[in-house]
Amino acid sequence: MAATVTEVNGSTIITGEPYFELADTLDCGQAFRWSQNEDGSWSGIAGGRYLRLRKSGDSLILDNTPLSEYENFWKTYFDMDRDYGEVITGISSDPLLKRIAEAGKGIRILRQESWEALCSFIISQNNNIPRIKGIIARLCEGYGESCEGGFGFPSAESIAALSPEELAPLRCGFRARYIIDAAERTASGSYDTELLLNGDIDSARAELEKTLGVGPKVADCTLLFGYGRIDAFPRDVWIKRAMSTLFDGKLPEVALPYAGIVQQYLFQFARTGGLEL
DNA sequence: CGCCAGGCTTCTA
DNA sequence: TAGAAGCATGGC
Repeated sequence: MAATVTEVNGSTIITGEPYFELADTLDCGQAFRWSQNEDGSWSGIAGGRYLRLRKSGDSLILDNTPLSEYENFWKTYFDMDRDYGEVITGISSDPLLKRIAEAGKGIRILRQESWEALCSFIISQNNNIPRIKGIIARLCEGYGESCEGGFGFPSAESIAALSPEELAPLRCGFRARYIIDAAERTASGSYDTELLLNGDIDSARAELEKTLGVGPKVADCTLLFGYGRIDAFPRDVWIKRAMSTLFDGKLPEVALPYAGIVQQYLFQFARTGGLEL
């Protein structure tokens, strides 16, 4: 039962993809630039492109998005080449994982622009999701390029040129100098991209940890959401709670090939009260 | 007022 | 080298 993708009246329509719920995917703390509209549709900006999309029956409709635009960008962004059914089958030999995956099966891992992911998760540290969104919104409005529907995420170059004082309007607190250090490293091409994409996960994490304000958690989020590394397993406060409560601190063996995806299922499960039952 | 938020840096022993 | 304090800001 493969999903079909067609273009109708200038919009791309995805039909028969059971593993893609908009709320689960766009509002689960992996990306911070999506919001739901009054009519139930979602809109956001990624890669400098504005998109509005909605669910209609068994279909997902990407408004005003020709198939070429879908193929060129959104297909990768929404990780459409991955079979999430296969992932869930793979981890379901563990009964507890099976339950957690069932609860989060609408989640897909968004393949975000790496600089945006790095910057966003630097901002996320010791912070809460509503405020993270606010800071990122001010960052885009203040320094991003105007586009349909709002502003793109600002380039690393444009942020690297600023001082911490100039970032004061963001009200991001102590994170300002971290953002600038990350922007400078990104703009100057100092990260070993090949290592981040294909190196072993520990080396890749260490490469990002050279950045001021980047530790294991932010590095793993950047690898997972910005470099497509599903072998990264970010451990935040929620995951630590979930891991100790549910798995005695150790992820079941079957989850390891999909650690990053399982992490997102777990995050959702924990955050929506799964640990309290 | 206190505590916490998708943590990390810096100081201290 | 481990552990605690400090860190900006805002919501509750």
